[in-house]
Amino acid sequence: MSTVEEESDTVTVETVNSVTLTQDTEGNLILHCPQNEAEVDSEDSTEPPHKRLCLSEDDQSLDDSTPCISVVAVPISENDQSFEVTMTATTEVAEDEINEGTVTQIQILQNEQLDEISPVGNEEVSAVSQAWFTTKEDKDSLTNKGHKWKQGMWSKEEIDILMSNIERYLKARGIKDATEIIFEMSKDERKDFYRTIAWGLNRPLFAVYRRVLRMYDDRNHVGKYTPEEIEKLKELRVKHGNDWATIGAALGRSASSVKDRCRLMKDTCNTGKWTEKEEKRLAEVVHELTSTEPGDIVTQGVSWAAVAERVGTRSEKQCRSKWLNYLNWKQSGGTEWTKEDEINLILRIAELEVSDENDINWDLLAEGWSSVRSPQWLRSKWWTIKRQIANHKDVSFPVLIKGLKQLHENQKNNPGQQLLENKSGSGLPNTNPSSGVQHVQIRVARLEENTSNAPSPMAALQIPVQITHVSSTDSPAATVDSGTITLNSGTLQTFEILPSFHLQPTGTPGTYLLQTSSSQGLPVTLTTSPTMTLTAAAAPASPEQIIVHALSPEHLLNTSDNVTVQCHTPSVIIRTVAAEEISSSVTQAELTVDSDIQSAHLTDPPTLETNTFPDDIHQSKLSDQQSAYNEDEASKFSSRNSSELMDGVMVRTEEISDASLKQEEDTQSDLPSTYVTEDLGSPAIEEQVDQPTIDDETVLIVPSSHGFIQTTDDIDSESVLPLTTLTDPILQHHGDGSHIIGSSLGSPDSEDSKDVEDLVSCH
DNA sequence: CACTTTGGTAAGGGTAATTCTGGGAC
DNA sequence: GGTCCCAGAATTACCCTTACCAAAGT
Repeated sequence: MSTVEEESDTVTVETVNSVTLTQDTEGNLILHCPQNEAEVDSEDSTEPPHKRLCLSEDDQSLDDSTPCISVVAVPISENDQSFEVTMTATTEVAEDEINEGTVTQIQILQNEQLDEISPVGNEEVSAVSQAWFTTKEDKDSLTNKGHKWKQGMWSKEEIDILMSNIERYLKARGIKDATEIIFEMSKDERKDFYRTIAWGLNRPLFAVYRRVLRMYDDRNHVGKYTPEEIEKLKELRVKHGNDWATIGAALGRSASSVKDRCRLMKDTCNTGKWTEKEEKRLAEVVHELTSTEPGDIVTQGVSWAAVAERVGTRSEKQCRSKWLNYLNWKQSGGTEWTKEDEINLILRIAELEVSDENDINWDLLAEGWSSVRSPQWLRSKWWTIKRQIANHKDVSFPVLIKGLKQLHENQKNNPGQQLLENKSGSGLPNTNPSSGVQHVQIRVARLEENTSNAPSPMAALQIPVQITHVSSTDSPAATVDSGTITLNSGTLQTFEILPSFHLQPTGTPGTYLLQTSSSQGLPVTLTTSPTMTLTAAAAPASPEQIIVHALSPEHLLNTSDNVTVQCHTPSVIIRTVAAEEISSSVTQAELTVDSDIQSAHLTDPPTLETNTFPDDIHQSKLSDQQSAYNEDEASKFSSRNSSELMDGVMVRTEEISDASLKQEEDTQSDLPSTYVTEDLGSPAIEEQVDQPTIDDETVLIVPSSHGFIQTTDDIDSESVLPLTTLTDPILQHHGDGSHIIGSSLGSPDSEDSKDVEDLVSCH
């Protein structure tokens, strides 16, 4: 458990302008809070101007709460940039900690929002994911205790976590292939495997188990059944009955697959259009079995197997589909679905203000809507609407909603326009849901592996890789430069440092989605290379997503190229930085880690052996001068863009390669100049241009692929938990026939698009 | 020996995506 | 009359929860 100062888990420290995080040799995080505005000394200073806040995960006395520090920064006065910082800290140690990592998360937030920032690690989570509950009683018991867990389809984030856990489990035990554990080991041998890999997932253990089985079973996802297979399946069914495992083995399919296929096959099944007689029969059976009358709306509680049995000529799936998508609606006197209904649906969903599509209550939404055939039908309708957005899979739900609203607005104005296009980002609200509140959030993930297996104990600090300044409404903007964010008191803004970002190819060649684990980002488009500039977003303009269009995608593969991102949404600057730079990226909440960095993975770059940026470089960015400069720099971008773009926004992303980092070891003072993009006509960063600061500045700072900071020299990059870029083996192993887990960590040799994705991944 | 925990199977409701089909426009 | 396009219907591979069971552990 963490200790904040003394016993208290909440402490208010003096007014500070910045805090520095370091990590000691024990792996503890130390928060240094300067007492005053005085320039922060470099680390070897004899002055002790720092408050120390040590996080120690080895204190087990306080159970398994999340190692989470909440730092509340309160502006002292309007003109005073200093902050009162209050930190609360808790620590979560995963149950069954053996060889498992802990995650330390630090949040720094404006106190107005404190109650909205809950610890990322949820104590309840482990209770759920560690329980193999199979009975209703178990479930009720957990529910009564206030536990909640996720159901439904697994999100990408969940799969990433799962795979990361598996990866680490394998690594800790020196096992190469998860299938060895899943399919070959005895219960005893794989003891605790599922519990261990379920860590961090808010799912019942059984759900994890099932998911893992499916993912790694290469007899799953085989694809469409051939007529020959169908024939053979029929024979095997006669021979083995419902012994799906045996039938599956004989067919080279999973038991689940053959079971499902058999459900679709009934000798008496008709296909194609339903006859009136069949429809009549279906209606009769449904009403009979549900004790309802014709005209009643029946969408749930129907045993379709029983219905199909009685209908006789159709399978349960056919019956269900026919009833829910047509017959019930027709019988109950439903009206036709119109374009207005479609817009209405989007608006109503938007009104729900849910952050996740899974949170939509379709029953409620469908209630009393005469043109809605059933909640299930409405959901499928939503699905078709969603696909009007080309990259709907890549955008967050709120962004999708915004995009659809905009799309329909556009269509209203320009009938015939089908695809959403937002070049200017003008449709992007300048505020986020938390607008009106200054909110600074910093999350640091620390992963520790203990280890009997590893040659040396490892205490890795995974440095935050992204800062998002989401909104700033009517107050002075945060002033920003490439290396420093200055929080002006009174501003309304959100910063979030996230563990990783990831450029993911979209369906459109050369188009990437810049993803973070919390779906934050901004729409940008890559337009030039080798210094790549992202200039526009052909995507729902929103702070939540970044779309990267790489005109020269190959440059994304070349880590020696700097990446500059220009974003045409309100006041956005994005850059990738080396891990060390992050420590100089925040003025009010500065992170400094005394450690070496090492390339995380992927491109097999040379490893950096030493800290490339001395602390004085960091600290110099904390000066008021620098802050002023930051404002200027931000203004430059903005003003430049405003000449070309509606919103006057620029985002720059810089990816610092190993090569450039190496170089910068020797020429650190040159670093800022690498942020400048020629084609933007921006002066070098050192040049100060006196221009007004714009509002609504958003800053994303993301690391290069060397974004891990560690506290020991020999940390293995792969032992750091990657949060967003591992690849679902479902999508992987059928391509290459292997069971490679997280092959994104693999060889850079491959040339397929998957590897393109991997190569541009940054953690 | 009773009870609990753990690991597993089968049934069936459901989703997401593709394929098919019919009608309208040209 | 032919062809193309598109929306809706139908289909289906795959996913998920639940119920239930059995072996192992306590």
